[in-house]
Amino acid sequence: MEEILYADIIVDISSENLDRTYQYAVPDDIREKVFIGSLVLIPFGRGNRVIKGYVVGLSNTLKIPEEFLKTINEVVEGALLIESQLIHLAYWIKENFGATMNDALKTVIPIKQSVKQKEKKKIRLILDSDEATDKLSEYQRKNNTARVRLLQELINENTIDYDLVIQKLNISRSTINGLVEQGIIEVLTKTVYRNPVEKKQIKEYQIVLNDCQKSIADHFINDYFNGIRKTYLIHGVTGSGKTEVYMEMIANVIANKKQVIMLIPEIALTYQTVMRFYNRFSDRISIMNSRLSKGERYDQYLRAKNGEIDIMIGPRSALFTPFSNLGLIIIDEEHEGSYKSETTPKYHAREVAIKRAEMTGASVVLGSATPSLEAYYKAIKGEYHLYTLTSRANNSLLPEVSIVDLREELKNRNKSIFSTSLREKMQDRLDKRQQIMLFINRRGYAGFVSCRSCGHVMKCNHCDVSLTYHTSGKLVCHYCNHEEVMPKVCPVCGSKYIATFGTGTQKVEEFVRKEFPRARTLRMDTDTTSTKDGHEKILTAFANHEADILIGTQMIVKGHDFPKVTLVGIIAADLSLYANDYRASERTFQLLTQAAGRAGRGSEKGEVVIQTYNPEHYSIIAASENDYEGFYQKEMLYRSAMKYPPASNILVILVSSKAENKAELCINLLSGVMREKVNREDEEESQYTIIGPTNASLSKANDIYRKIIYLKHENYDKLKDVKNYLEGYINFSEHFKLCSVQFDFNPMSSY
DNA sequence: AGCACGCCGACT
DNA sequence: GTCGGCGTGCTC
Repeated sequence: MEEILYADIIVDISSENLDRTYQYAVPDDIREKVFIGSLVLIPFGRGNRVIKGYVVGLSNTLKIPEEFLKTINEVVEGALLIESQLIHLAYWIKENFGATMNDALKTVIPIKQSVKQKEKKKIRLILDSDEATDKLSEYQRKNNTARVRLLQELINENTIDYDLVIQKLNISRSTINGLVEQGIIEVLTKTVYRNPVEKKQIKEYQIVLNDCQKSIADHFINDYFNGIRKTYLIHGVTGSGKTEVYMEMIANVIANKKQVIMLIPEIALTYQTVMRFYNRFSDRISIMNSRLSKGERYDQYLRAKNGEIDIMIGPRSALFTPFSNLGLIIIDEEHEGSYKSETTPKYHAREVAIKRAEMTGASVVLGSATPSLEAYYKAIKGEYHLYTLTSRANNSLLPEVSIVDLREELKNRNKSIFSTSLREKMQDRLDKRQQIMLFINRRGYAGFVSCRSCGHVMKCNHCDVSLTYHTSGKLVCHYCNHEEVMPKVCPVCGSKYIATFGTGTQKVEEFVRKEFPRARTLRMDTDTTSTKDGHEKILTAFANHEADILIGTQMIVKGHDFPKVTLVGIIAADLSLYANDYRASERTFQLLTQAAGRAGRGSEKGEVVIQTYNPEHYSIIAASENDYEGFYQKEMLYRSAMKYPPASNILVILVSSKAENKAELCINLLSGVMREKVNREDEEESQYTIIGPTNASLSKANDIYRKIIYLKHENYDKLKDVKNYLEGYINFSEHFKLCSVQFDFNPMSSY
């Protein structure tokens, strides 16, 4: 009980790097007031000058020789600083998703590097030229070499970059400080913000909500002003106008002097979306995206902190915008996989948003046409409040969907990738000068090369994945960019019947050219969008009807409005069903529903043709009937039976190492330790399911071997305990120096 | 960012 | 000797 408590402290967040913490003793009289995230005053350095620090960890063990240890002076209380909140959030992320405190802090707070870029420090000469030359000769006489170097440069050019002086002129800070004290030079720090939203003419336009939209907005606003804070899920069919509802909510929240964060999937951040918000909320809004430089991102961080903006729109990382008076977090297209971080800590933005909202007294609104099972499950249980929008906003009708069985087409000797029915409909739209979208569901499998004689599949030597064929005639690995020439004969059996499998966008385009030579096509895939604004350009061109047919992968599915599109063709709907993870059906349903939702958004009714080899699969049938509820029921049966989320929870433990035997050893150690712990507690009624240890399905990537264990349990906290236990063991054991261990809860993709 | 330490050349 | 200029490294 009466143990001495030690605190790990980082010094003055944004100017000092986060890589180092310092351990201090916590005096007994303030123990109750010291938490992770607390702002404290500490003696620092030889002179023991008092500086600010933040507590990022607490422990009972001393990590340094006792004679170095100093004691915290005091806790600064009451100051509900945004940094404290974010550090606290980082701690929560570390605990719930598995990471070091360092990694967690880095995801939550932007790093020092960017500070330097933004604060352009300069050095300026104060003296006039006569005085300066006097001083120069004085220094020359005294042989003050560094001062001479600096002063000579300053006489040529009155002001010089601070960094330039340090690096190029090789002058140390102590020299500069000396000259500042003598009143010869001064150091200027200038803060220049860059605003990524270009000022464009602002069009005033009135938005009128329909009854459905209005009742949702009113209900939310009423809750909000009555002090009710919770999580809401808007389940609105494609085209039901969720964005207008969000805007109405935002307007009311910011009118109440609170701030708003709106998350969107990176890919959906189009010019049109941004302008809609910008038109309504003017320059109180800021946008984050991956195109911004580190400096620009840091600027946004500061603008938010200084209260210059009220609304931040951006991808997952925008969640950590340092608003001190946050009122609402919106997550649009909540089901999107990009809300789950792919790097450690592998957090899910939905869960972190709900935690942050809880900490700061904000509400969360999730929106989707195809909610994730997780979200819908919680909505049904009553954890979230559920809103539904069942009709489209502008009175346009949901499209008519037909399913074509590709096996029948083959029987009828149709060797084209277009079924008879799809081809007829395409011709009809081209005659009517309406637009068509062709969607290829190529997740995972497209373009691999195999031998039809022996079945050998061409794989990457460094990664355990199949190579993809490109029109350049090369085989490319998507993991490590390894390239090799396409072989003429099978390297295993020598057969010349070696060829690509699956359908890519390029192939579809070839077919369109052949069968509809007069149609103008646009193709959207990683090849055509690699240039800077490639993505945007293609969409704009299509919106301006510069093409009749847009061919693309999942990219074309994300929330774009093309009123002239009256036909959507899905070339092979079932490809994504065969992915080897438990979310394959869900993802297929989402893709099909979203793709179908592109049709008929204008005055003309839309039509959708789904081509598939698997017409009886419930994902495909439910998507064709726009039956979310039906899909949900069927899918939940599967998830419950298999103990998959949201019916249960999964913890993935991934060990990776360059040396296979090292990885093997480590995974076996973890497995042993874990089984021992789990068996010890299993005497109650708690049931764990352990799968592994085994090779990951991607068993090697970039010459790094990957081994894996899955652990399932209904109770998330039980898995968290196991993770914490293993983290402790890893820190304690010597064996984990040469391999890395990662944790992932309820993964979004397969390993 | 500040402070001290150690090295070096110049002056008494 | 010793003083001031200068660069470097550390801060629990």
